[in-house]
Amino acid sequence: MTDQKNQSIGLTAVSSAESDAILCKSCTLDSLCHPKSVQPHTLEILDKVLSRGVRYSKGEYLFHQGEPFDAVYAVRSGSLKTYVVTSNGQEQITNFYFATEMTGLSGLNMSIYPVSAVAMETTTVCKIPFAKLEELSLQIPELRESIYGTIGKELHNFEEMMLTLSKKNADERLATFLMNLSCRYKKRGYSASSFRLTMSRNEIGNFLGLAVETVSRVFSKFQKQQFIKVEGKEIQLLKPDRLSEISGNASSLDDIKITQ
Amino acid sequence: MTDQKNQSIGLTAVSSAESDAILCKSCTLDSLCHPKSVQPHTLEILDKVLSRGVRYSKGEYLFHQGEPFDAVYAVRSGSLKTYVVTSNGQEQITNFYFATEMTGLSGLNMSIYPVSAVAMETTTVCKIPFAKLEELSLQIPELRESIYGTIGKELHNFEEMMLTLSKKNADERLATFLMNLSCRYKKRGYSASSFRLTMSRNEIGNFLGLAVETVSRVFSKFQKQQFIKVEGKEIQLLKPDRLSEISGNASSLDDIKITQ
DNA sequence: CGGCGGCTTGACTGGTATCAAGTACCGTGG
DNA sequence: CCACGGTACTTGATACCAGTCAAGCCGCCG
Repeated sequence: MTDQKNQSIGLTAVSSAESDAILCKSCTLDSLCHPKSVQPHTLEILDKVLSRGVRYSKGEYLFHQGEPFDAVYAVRSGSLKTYVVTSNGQEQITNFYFATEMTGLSGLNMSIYPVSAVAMETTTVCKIPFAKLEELSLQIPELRESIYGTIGKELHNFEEMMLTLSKKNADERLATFLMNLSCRYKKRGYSASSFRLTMSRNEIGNFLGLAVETVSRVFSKFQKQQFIKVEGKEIQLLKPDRLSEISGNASSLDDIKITQ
Repeated sequence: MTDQKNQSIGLTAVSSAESDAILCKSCTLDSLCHPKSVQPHTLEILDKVLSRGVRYSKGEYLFHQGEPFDAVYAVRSGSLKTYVVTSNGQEQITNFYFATEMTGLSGLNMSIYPVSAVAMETTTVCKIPFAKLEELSLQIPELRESIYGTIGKELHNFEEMMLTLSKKNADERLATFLMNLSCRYKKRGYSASSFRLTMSRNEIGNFLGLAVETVSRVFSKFQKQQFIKVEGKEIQLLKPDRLSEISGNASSLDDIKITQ
């Protein structure tokens, strides 16, 4: 593991390194910059308003629940999680975010962020002041569309998540989770069948509404069944079709249409 | 209270009847028309693009999952639910919507609606073609803000829902649900402590990830404990503070700040 | 090398689903 | 108007999945 791999997860494709000097021109954050719709000059404009390549170490916060909302964040490399806390101190991870994904949206036009966002590893992001984004969107309609697209996806993602939490058993939840990660990695040019989990078993359990022990048990079971190969945080999907079946999820096929 | 606002909110106040001839001028769908920010002429403009007072009977669909996305809907009276369906036919209700609330947003800039929306009783809505909304938003910045606010609320709502489904037991879920309804009714000028459920026990269970029988049992238990009074679909909250405690939810207090 | 946190595995428990039966309610048709 | 049938709801008995508790292992870092 020359482990640069996980630099991988970052924008290998975007640039070989994590140089903070990258311009948006060379960045493929798909949520902001659909290749098909964005003109070169758009990117130049973006370059002027973004704080590019802001770096967070593992455990550092992009923002805390309750802080005033002022910006959304596009992940360039690394990964982060968002979570809500209840009055009695319970935490619920609401999502994980990887390179090219955007977070902070649920603060939209609310005075505060309703969640906290924290880096799960060394992570670089573009901080996008919302006011600026609004300004820019007036000049660049594609930017607006792109934002709406991101919002739509996020809303739908949450809806699917409700289904997972409400209706699926432990096996199905884990299968859904793995297939979801697989899709997201594939989309950004990494292997769909072999990747490294950036989150702990504890975090997976928290996210999926399961105890750590259950996550561990299901991983072991899937391995015994030869559906996956687990080595610590390294995961290989040996029978993605089988997992997809188990997940009972149409949505993991949304982009890929493996079956039917 | 003489201000348009509150009477506003419920559409009861908007007009005594459900006349389809109501103009937006007289409607204060708070998601579209924040009293503070919307100018009279805004409403006149809105009047021109909306299909006002479209009527659906119980069981009729506003849109089906998979249909092309073209509009969002603001509820004027009645109520509806949205739900997703999995490949294996399981359904998950993702939300209920009442007067003044907006639905259809998760189709935003996706080619299709990822959910279905169906009326739970006789319901009237304003259909707002999304393209028109975009056009208008260019002229009326407050309209845009209003939409963003609605989106932010919806995202946050889903995040809270994930917490509920993932971390709370049956009692806590039902308490959360009741307090949530209470808040929403109160906000639009109805009693916070006495209301009529427009959905069946089955739908409540589906939404909360519980079996019908469990919903029924918890209602009975709460009644025995004198927290609520249940008579079919009529609900009275006898000890809302107690329910709020049980719900363990800070968010139900977001707007109200009962405690602390 | 030692300690600590993350992970795994086993035994037991408990909350909720499931199955089953009975009751209340509502719309329909006679 | 009432009889009827079906659906929604309630309540009880039982089963099972996943949580909890407990112990041990692994791997990492100082």
